[in-house]
Amino acid sequence: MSLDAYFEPQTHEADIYRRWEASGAFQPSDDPARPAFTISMPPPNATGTLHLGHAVMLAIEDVMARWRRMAGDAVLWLPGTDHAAIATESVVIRKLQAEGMPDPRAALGREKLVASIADFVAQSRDRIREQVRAMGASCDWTRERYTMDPQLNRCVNAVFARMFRDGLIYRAPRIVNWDPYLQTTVSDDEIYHEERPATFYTMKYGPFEVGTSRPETKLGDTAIAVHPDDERYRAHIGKTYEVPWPKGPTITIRVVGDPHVDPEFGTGALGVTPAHSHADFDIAQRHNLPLIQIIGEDGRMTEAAGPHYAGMTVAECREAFAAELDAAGLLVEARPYSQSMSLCYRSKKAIEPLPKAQWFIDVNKPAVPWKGKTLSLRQVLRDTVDAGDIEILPEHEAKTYFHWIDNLRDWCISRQIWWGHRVPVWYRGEEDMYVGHRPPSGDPAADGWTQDPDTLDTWFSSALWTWSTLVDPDLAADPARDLRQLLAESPDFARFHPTSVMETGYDILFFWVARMILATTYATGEVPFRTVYLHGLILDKDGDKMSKSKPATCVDPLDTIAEHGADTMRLSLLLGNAPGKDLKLGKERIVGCKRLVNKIWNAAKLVQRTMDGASPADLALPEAIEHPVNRWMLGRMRQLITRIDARLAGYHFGDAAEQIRGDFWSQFCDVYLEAIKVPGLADAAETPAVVSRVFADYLKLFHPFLPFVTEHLWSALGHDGHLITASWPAAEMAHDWPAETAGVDAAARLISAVRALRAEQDLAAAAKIDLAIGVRNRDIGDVLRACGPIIERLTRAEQLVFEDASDDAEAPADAAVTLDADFIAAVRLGAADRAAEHKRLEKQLEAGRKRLAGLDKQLANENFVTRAKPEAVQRVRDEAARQREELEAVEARLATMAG
RNA sequence: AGGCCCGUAGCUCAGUUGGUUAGAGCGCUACGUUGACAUCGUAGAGGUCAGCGGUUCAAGUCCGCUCGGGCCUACCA
Repeated sequence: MSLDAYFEPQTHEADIYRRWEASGAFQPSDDPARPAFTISMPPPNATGTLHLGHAVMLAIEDVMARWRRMAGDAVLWLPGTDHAAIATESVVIRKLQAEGMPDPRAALGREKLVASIADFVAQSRDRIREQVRAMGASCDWTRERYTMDPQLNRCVNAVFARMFRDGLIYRAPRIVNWDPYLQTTVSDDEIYHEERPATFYTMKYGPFEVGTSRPETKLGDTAIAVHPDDERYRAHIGKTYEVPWPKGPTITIRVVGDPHVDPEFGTGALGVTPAHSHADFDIAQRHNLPLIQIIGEDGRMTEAAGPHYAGMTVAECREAFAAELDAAGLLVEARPYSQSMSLCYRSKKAIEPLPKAQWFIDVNKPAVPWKGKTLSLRQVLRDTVDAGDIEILPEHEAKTYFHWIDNLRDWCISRQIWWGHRVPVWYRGEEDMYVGHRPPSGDPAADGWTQDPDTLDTWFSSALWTWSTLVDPDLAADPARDLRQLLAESPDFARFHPTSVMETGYDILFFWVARMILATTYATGEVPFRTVYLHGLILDKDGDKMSKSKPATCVDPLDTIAEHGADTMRLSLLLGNAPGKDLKLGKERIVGCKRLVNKIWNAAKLVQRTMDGASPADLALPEAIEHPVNRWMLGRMRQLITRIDARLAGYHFGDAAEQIRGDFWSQFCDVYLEAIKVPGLADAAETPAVVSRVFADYLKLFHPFLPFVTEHLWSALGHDGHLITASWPAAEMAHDWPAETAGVDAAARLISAVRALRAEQDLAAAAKIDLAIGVRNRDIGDVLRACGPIIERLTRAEQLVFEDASDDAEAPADAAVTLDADFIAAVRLGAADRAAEHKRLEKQLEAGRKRLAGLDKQLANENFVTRAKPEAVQRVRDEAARQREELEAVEARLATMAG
């Protein structure tokens, strides 16, 4: 197959992807001898579109999947989508509202609204699937999962029921983060904080003065808390006071001593509002204080706040109450204050802490069997990373993880929305409660059971993702099997769990990664994954988060794929990418990556010409390689493969890509492909085989990064099968020729030096030169001589002679000379600019002296010589000797020119 | 308030356990090519490794402080 002028991704990529998929290459090998390598794809939101976060995730995971697959593992990369409870429900509700349905929940009712959301999801899932394909992701679509699949629901319910039985799930009134706008609770992690200007009030409060930024909550106070050691208040502790509020209720407060109160802050006395503050609720728990709810779920004051204030919004009440306090002479001070507000991620509206009965996971109860002990969930979370069962990359994220664990509170898992896994708890009458997949006696409706109306936090089901996706759907359909049996009998679970690597953004370390560890250790007794690889955010070239509102700097992965191809898109996300590191992506970067694709393509054309119609199968590498340049090339490839294997194994993907690119460009293209055009190498019988082999190895090395163009070239050059399932190149230990490696390197240096000389002497390219080479390093003499024709051609030398090193000083006075540790190259210039040559040598002399002085100084330092490692000292000695020799040569040369 | 990360060439970043003359890509300058190259090649300029101090024979690398930038967490009422 002959190659077009350039690679057109648009015409090839979709077809190549279809071929891969049809070949079954995405499915793991069923050869039991192969080790399993598993990645659970973090499921994108089913209603979303592919953004750069997904793109970088897919690129990195695909590199791992393709590399391990070629290296011989049974690779399972399991794709899927997430139902994204709150996000999806609010998207659909807004859509319905835009279509003229002001209150879809009321208008449709639960069943119809849920059906309508399900429809919407089903439609948009296809879109995200196509986008994942467009990235070239080599995931196993036959095992695609969705967080709302029946067998996943089965797992959700089973885990819930077991945790309930173990006392790890409980229902209790707690202060929840209530979003009055979305009318639901949200978890601690779904909140963000924002500094807002506010007022800090100090008010008279019975016998005390108390400071607060939320005076309206004082209507619901039940205590004053002070530090137990605070002399000012010690006498009051334990006493009870009645405090009448202007136009409000008279509250009864008890004075409690609590060490959590900071005596330095404000007046040192804290009004305790148990119903509307997490902190105050904790104080109330410790001191057994009553709780009065004065703010309702609608975000308005309740009757408990008194008839005057009831019905006001919180903001209205704050203003009104402050005014009344002022009028009554109770307001001591009101000063400007910066308040940290809690806002909901989804609605961007203020969170109102209030008491509500919710389902919680107890993170402190010791009920989890782990390594022969019974630990709390919190302890297990810590142990997995502490003991090294799970490795987090970058390492410093482990600190963040521990910090999070230390501050972890019980996890509120119930939500008052309709879209999601419904809490698997059933009630009948006042007394009967059943927790499990479904009530014991068949049809719940007929038997008078009602299911809990709440749904579960999305992250509860995502927390099971690594293993619930491996549970066999048919087995899960059988209600007789319990969770243990399901796991024991599901072949994929046995084969592919724990997964190998969890690759995701560091921004969801807590949301998701930690929850997977929590739920999976509990449910399966295994860690969910061995390694966590956290990638960074993608920023625009100014370092800001990309947003559609800044189209000039925004890179849309779909546009980029359409315009430049998936290979280019992937590489631009991978180069310079390291774990945890944010990546600035500008359009320039993309252009640079596209050039590599083009370069590979063009190199292939030359390779194809060199192969001259033979197939790679015809061009088996001979046992003995003769030509030094071929030996050099194979030796270089051996070194490269070793380096790349180490980089990949260490998760340095960007670095690996960079190294392959560098060697490919500067050694394979610039040196080797130039050299094979020259007689001697060009007509060597072994050369086509070496070219074919080395280029094939490069295609393999590039494949995880640039799957499409490499796969296309693989078949265009006549290789059998698909590159995706070809075997990863092995470093051939036999391909080790030190003299050839050093010799050809020297030749390349020599060529470069002569070219520099030409440039300095301002010689036209056409200018004829005579080149005399003195070999100083006898070990590489033969190799250098063998490279003669190549040197001649690439330096455009008219005549080339080799001389012995002893002839160093014999170069004629009108020649320009380059001095190297291994060789001396003299270019006869004719009417050259001797002044320029003189100046150049002077410069070289000066630099050399400076360098030598530094080395000598180091060697004169007794401390260095005695204390440094002997190898280090020897290195410096060798270098000094070489430097001295070179200096002498330069000096001699200058003398010759003068004479 | 606490924690974490970052500061290396004009730009984006590499720099593995401290050890020769700190690298790459892009950009820039000059020259050359268009017979693998919507080009490519060659050569070149460009860095007080944020600053100060310390440990060490030796610091971009380890430690402390300062300045600058970013992120996360939080029950300062």
